[in-house]
Amino acid sequence: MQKIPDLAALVAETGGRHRTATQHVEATLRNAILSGRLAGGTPLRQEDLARAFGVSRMPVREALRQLEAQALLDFVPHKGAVVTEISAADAADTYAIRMALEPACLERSVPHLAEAEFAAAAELIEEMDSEPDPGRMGELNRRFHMVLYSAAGQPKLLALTESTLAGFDRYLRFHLAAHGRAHMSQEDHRAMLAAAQSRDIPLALHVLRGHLETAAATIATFFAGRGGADSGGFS
Amino acid sequence: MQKIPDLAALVAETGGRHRTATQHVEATLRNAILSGRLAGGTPLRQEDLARAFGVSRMPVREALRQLEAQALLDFVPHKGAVVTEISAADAADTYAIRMALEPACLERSVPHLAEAEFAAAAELIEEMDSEPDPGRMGELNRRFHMVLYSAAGQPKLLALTESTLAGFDRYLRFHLAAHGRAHMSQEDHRAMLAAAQSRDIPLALHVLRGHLETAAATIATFFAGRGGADSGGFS
DNA sequence: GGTCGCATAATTGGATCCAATCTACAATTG
DNA sequence: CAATTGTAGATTGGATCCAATTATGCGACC
Repeated sequence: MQKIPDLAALVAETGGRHRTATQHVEATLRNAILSGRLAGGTPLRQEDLARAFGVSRMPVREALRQLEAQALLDFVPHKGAVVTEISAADAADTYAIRMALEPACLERSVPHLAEAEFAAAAELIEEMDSEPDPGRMGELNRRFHMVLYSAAGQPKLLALTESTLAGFDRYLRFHLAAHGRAHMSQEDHRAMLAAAQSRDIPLALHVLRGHLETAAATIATFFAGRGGADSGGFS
Repeated sequence: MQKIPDLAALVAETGGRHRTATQHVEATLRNAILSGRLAGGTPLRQEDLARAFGVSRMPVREALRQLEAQALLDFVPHKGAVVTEISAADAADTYAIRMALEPACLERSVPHLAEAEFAAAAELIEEMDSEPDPGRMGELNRRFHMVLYSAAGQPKLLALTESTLAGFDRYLRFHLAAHGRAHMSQEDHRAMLAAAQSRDIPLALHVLRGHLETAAATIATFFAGRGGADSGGFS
């Protein structure tokens, strides 16, 4: 039951321009939740958000609904929308989904990947090497994975995978905290890229599965050590 | 550019009572789309829907947004929301997702299934044997699969699987039309249940994969024969 | 006859207002 | 002193109203 932190700061931050107010609110809140600035359990009252964003309650309502559909919020009647709690069980859940979806993406994508994708992936690896901000790290990691999957040619599968990956950003913070943020399984990333370039599908899948399993184990032990209680404790 | 068919009939049909008007509108429209009564490409104008449901445009708006998040609608600015088209490619896409998610569910669930679930699954098979209405068939099929997965103990994975299965109802009509609705892979269902009961995970997975592949192939050939054009042509 | 431009109509996003419902606290009574 | 009930506050769902943007149809001009 903690207060909403620095709401004004949140509002100001959104860089990209959005066509509608609803999109602006939704994007800002999603970033705040995924990046951990809005901790699990935080109640969001429509009235406060509306004032903070300088809009009416209506776009706020629609944005909250969208976020609820993305499982980032729970609507509690007459108590406000609360940010979904994260837990070790939840992390395992998300990983099970990734483990199911991503090999399917990679398998279908590898045969059709072209030079453009390989170049983009290599560049993303380099960016990750020299990115200090853990917030952007999640985005880079997501883009790297999605580039490798992008040639699968199945839009729904890719969309689902991308949204799952986006949700994973909430756990990535723990991963980084445990590993030291500097190198985040970059060896795995390089190995995946190399396997994809040589069209070695079984190897690529093997590396990917190992990559995911390692991350899952890291986060699990991290949660076990901390206890899930203060899940959102550090911003 | 066809007219919305029998909007009044749609509105009246919703049996269950819903707490809010938004939920009512959303449930009714989702049923209509999934069952094929609202064909792909049909434009839905907020004003018309609001009048038909006897509510303001606002709950309609929120319901449409929810359905958009479920990929059942596309928002076209100043043209209204149009029902997503279905196609052979889309069917393949949905099947790829099922093929990725459902074995993962089944694998995790089988060891923990109890008598209650086996009994429920067996009963659902019998119900499907004697169900004449293809509309309810989709629901029964969905419930059968979900019962077998229900002991997986991973709520997000299950939720994702269930929503994918729900979306699959749109294609199920074609499957039924091609096979003759009377028996819809009931042999597969019985075999899956038997394998689950004997805790034979590899066998259960094998049957499930075959089940999904068969259905995918059936729908693909059916689409190929018809051409995807009149996708929503028969209600 | 064809094409460009303007005016009108339609549609949506957003704001404000209203009603209904639930929570929480406090006063009162057994 | 505890339990219960009543009242006030807070919060949300819904309706109506307004503004902005765009599609469309008609007419004028080349």
